[in-house]
Amino acid sequence: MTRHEQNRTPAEPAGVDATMDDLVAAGSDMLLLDQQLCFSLNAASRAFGSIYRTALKDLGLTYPQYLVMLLLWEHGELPVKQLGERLRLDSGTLSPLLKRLEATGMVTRERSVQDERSVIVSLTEAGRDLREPARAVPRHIGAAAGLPLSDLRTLRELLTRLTANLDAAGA
Amino acid sequence: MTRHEQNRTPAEPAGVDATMDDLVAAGSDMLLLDQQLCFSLNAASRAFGSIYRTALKDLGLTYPQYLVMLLLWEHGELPVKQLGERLRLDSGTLSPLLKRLEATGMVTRERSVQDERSVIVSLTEAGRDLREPARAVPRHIGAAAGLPLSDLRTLRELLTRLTANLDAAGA
DNA sequence: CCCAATTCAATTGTGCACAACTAAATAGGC
DNA sequence: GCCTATTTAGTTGTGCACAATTGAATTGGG
Repeated sequence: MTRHEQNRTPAEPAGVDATMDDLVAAGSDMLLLDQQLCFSLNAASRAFGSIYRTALKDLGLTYPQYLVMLLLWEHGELPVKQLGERLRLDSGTLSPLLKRLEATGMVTRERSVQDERSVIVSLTEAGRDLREPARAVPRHIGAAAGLPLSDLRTLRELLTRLTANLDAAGA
Repeated sequence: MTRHEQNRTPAEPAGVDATMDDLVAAGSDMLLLDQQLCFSLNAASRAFGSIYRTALKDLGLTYPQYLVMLLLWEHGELPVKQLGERLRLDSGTLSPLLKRLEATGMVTRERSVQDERSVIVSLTEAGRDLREPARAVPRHIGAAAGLPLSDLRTLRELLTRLTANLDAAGA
């Protein structure tokens, strides 16, 4: 019962006042819920990755590589920094990943002329050509998810808020 | 960004009847939502892992190791098979992980007498002793999540359903 | 202008996730 | 009982995640 102050979290969401819930949260309910949540979040993320992996196999992309390609298909080219911010990944992960994407001929990397610290990642012709066949992928995933659009929207919303709060608290 | 939507606000609140949505789902909305969902699910899972990692640092556990310990604290001992089913992990991941937990003196592994194929993972005294200090961890995470209990429950429910559907579709 | 602080990418080392495979034990059909 | 199919862990190889560190380029204060 050592929690009185923690409901003033950095990003208290608007909407329902949570005082009643937070009282209960002091009990064992919270422990169990948190435990179930880390199981389910972990498992769901990896299940999502699995289904993408099979769908992406023919394209020769891994799931994280696909996420990079999604951003490049949208923006054409992006500095590593931008990719990292949007994907919540650091250069320790992105550098070797981009190296592999470069090795398979999907992207090029070159130092920015304006700022020699920055590296600009651009699509190659082959990378651009992959966009069309890749359009079939999300359709396949949407079907496999088996949830109504409203639930998927709720999920996206809650996950986004959760990430923002956790990162704010961790920073 | 090819924004050509006419009447659709990006973040429509849940609860609306989804039939209309499902019709639109055949269009580009679904592609975008799916894309946002794989970003947010991926990022949230890793943000969750990050916050746990810092909280677990003093206990000398990694996040996946902690998930194993949660199950062992509840059940005392479990065969590798059971751990794998509950965590959605195969022996390729669990074997080295359990080896490390054994090396740090948290668990023991021994072949079952009834079925020599099976390996039973049990808590050591040191492993059991870790349970008390570990109770502080979820409290810390609950605070950092910054979402009301009702939202966390919704999240758990949707993620569990999503995983079940995806695994069923992928099997 | 100068230099300390910051930014950005890359590298190193550890651990996890997963596919593909191996090896041993068990179960089940005949 | 025998033999094949299945079950269960473990091993190997690849790729991702992340902390810690390095090195180069830039920024900003004096």
